[in-house]
Amino acid sequence: MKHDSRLSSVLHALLHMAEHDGPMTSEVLGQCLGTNPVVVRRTMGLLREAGLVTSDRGHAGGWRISADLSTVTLRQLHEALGEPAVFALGNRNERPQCLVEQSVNAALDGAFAEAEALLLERFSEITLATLADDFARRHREWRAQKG
Amino acid sequence: MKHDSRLSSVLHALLHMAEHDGPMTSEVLGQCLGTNPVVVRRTMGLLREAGLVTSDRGHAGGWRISADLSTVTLRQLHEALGEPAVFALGNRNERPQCLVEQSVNAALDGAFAEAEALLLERFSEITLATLADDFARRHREWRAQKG
DNA sequence: TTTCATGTAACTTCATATGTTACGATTCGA
DNA sequence: TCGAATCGTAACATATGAAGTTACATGAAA
Repeated sequence: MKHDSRLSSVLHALLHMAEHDGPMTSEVLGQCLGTNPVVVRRTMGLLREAGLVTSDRGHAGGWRISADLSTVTLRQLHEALGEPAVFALGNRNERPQCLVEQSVNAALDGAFAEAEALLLERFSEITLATLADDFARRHREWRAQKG
Repeated sequence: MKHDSRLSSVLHALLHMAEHDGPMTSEVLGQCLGTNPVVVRRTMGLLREAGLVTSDRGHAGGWRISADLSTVTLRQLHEALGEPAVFALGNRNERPQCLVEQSVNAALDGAFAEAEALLLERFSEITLATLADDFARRHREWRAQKG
């Protein structure tokens, strides 16, 4: 199934912005992500609504992070994106009359709820600063390996 | 995003089969599930390949469970269905050159892997017998409330 | 006032689960 | 043997939603 990669996309964009002085345009971010500037505006616009980034028009305009990297968690970003459905699996009917299907739904819902809770807990433990540190480590290793 | 409801469907079908004497036709199961007999054959066919059900053609044909209810777990059924992707969220690129994106992927992959492991663990703890018991309880409660 | 940039509507494309039609193959009973 | 019942499967249709694209309006700065 085709999946929603917006969380991955905004993380990628935000980390590039964190490594970059001054605003970055949708055009440049689109090149980083391998996508269209309009897709960048559409997605980053949700982060703007959540107060995580700002955008400026005109000359020297573009996107900027407006929050401390250590305070922005993956969970916040997931919420800013509208909390899209986490699972590609689900019940056939959400409110079945059939008692058999109610048993099935109850069991599946319980398992999904636990897994989603764990995922969101992990998301809340990871900040942009965490990822920036991880990137810095990879960058050092890459430079060392390069010679 | 539209999700895969086949696990939910086959559970519903199998429990009806467990409550029913003799084989059930794709036509009847389709009515139980609110879907088309061909969809039933297509999905149940995967369970047949896994040895969990048998099918017979012709008069008095149909589908039958060929395993002990207490030994069939949701995880086995998930596997029989081809282990479809669990998450509707995912990375934008699976093998990025970009070190930034590698950090993003590593973090997301870790969180997803933990959540998926928990989900599959729960799936492996739930058998068809578990669900049949739960249904029996709901059925008793329903009869008590009714009368 | 020209250029660069975002904001946004409208439309297209793509992937994929699900639904549908059609027909062949097989089994059983009359 | 015939015919109805039933599965097996290919082929096609539909629906949904993310992502991509085009077009143009709006606003800011040189």
